[in-house]
Amino acid sequence: MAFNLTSSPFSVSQDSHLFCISSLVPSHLLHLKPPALNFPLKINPKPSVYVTHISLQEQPQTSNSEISQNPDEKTSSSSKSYIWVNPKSSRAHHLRKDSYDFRYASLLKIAKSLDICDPLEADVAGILETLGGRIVEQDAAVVLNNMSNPETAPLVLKYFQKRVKLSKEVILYNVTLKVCRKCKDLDKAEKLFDEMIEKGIKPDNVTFSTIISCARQCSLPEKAVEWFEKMPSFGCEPDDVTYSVMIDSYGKAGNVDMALSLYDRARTEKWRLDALTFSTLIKIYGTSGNYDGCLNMYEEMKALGIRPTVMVYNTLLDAMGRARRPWQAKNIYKDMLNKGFEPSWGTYAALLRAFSKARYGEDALNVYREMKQKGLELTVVLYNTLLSTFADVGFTDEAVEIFREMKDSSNCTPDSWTYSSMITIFSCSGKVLEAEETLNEMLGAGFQPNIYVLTSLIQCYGKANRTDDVVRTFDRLLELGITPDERFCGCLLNVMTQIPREELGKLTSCIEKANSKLGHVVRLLIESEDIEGEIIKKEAGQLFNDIGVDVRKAYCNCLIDLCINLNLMERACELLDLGLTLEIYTDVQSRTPTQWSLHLKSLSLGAALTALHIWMNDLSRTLENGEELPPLLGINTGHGKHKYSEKGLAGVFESHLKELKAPFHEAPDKVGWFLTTNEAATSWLESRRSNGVAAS
DNA sequence: CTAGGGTTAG
Repeated sequence: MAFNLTSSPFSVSQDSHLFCISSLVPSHLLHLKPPALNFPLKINPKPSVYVTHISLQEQPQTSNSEISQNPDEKTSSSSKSYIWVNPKSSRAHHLRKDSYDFRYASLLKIAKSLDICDPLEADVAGILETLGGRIVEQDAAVVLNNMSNPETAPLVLKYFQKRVKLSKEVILYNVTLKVCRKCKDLDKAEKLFDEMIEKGIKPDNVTFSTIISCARQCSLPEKAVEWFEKMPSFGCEPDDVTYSVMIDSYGKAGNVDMALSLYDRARTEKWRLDALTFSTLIKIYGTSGNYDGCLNMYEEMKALGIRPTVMVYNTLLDAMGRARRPWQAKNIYKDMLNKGFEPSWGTYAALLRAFSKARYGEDALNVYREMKQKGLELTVVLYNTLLSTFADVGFTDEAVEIFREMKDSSNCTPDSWTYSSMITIFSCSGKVLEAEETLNEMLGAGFQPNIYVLTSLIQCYGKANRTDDVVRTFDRLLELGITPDERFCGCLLNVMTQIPREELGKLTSCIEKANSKLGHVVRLLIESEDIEGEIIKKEAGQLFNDIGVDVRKAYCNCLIDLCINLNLMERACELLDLGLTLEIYTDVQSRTPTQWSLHLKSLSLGAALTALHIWMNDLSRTLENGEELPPLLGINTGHGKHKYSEKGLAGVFESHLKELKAPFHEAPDKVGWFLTTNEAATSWLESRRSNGVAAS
């Protein structure tokens, strides 16, 4: 069967078993390495030069060899000799692909020139002349399909309509509509549609799904709906793709209910929805916060016998990240690998985000290492995600290493987020010099310090007991015209709990400037020793009501610490009591018939000591009332491994309990728990009472 | 890439 020259030279028939390449082809074309293209190039007038020599004939003898000389042709003149290529071989695949690529590259070049030429018929025609006289309909579609200029594309369409015999004109309209979509130009798309109708060309599902997705990308979901509803009046019934686009449109518009009801409709109409639609549905559930809905969709998809794609997995992983369910992300990832899927860049990005959000530092680091090993480049956002997690979990050395690798990478430069994370990391780990160096580097790169950076620096200097530098940094904030926020004030307050008494005044005035209400409460605590407890409670209560829920506990902890440092236990008790009343602290004490417990997990040291003091008083009162203690008493300090300090609450508490001669002992099997029995506790509390050292 | 669906985030 000889190749038909009049048909498209590229439609290499799929059912043929062999290609045959005529030796007439110049040797450089035998390998079908396309010659260097010097645009403009006429690609159609002599297509035989590079393609039509691939002829297709049965050649059974050579079935087991990839390339061989055809014995029948060997003896004839060189002009008739052929090289036979098994079409199933990789060689044949390359030949076919190369010829295709060559044609495609030429048409691409034409599309690019049409994109940048003036929207004038003559200019457009000038470029299209290079296609030659006989233009194949498919070539016209390819050119338009690769254009992205909505001004010239209609002119190109017009040219083809005039010059090419079109059997399926709707296709050319559809690809031109795609150009409008690329440019998010719904008006032009609608105009084009009107023109189609005027010319009597019947739109099809492709026409509608393109316009609908155009409306979606223009963030005009109501327009998308309008077009969707218009379909039946043009004799089109929505199909699987239309449903998919509409589901996504509703999802993007935040109309989750409509998206899901459309999914139901598609199912009852028995459309076979594919993995991409499910990926869309999972995304909709994910962005609306219904994470179990995501998993259900995944199960439903599998139940329908639809094989997931990498994208489905990526969407699921992303949803599990948002849901802060890193363990589920891990399971899905394992599942994906077991099924033989190759993770993509998006897979790793989703995992990295999921682990970072959940502060799974080690796992995030492993993802990073795997990406590097596979040569996948991280973006600035991903680097920053990783570094901010490392700041949270205290991976100082790892952060330093990755910061360096980021600076070495070709496609990334640190931004203010990056510097901010690094300065935070150095500040929290007490590396004052490194923090200052990084600040200078940041300034050198042209970034102003922001409130995050200055907050970190204040912590840094506070920890190093450099009160004057704290004040200097505070002044810098004001000079930069930045308004101190609640977190910043919280840090100033926290510094006050760490510095000697005689330096407190320096920071009190800073705090007063930053937040007068807080300043007022602080001054009351430090300076008015014999003020009424009720007044403190009233003022502090007002303060707590004024500030955000997220900083309340931090403020309360600091104020109590300040009292403890100043030996004002009674005042500390009043503040703790206030904190309990306002539910800043919850479940500090718990009682079951067998065990009474004190939970100190999110309390600062001062607050914890205060809570212990109150608890001991409560226990003593129980005994005074002639009641029994339960068999077991326990104090839970939490595991005590604070990210940036070796000695957490557990360690400090252990020595404190020893000082008090309290009979509590660290539970060997329960980390962070100190336990004692009824008997031991009772005799200890009674000896304290008789010694007169019990509660004041 | 081959006339229709989504894609990269703090």
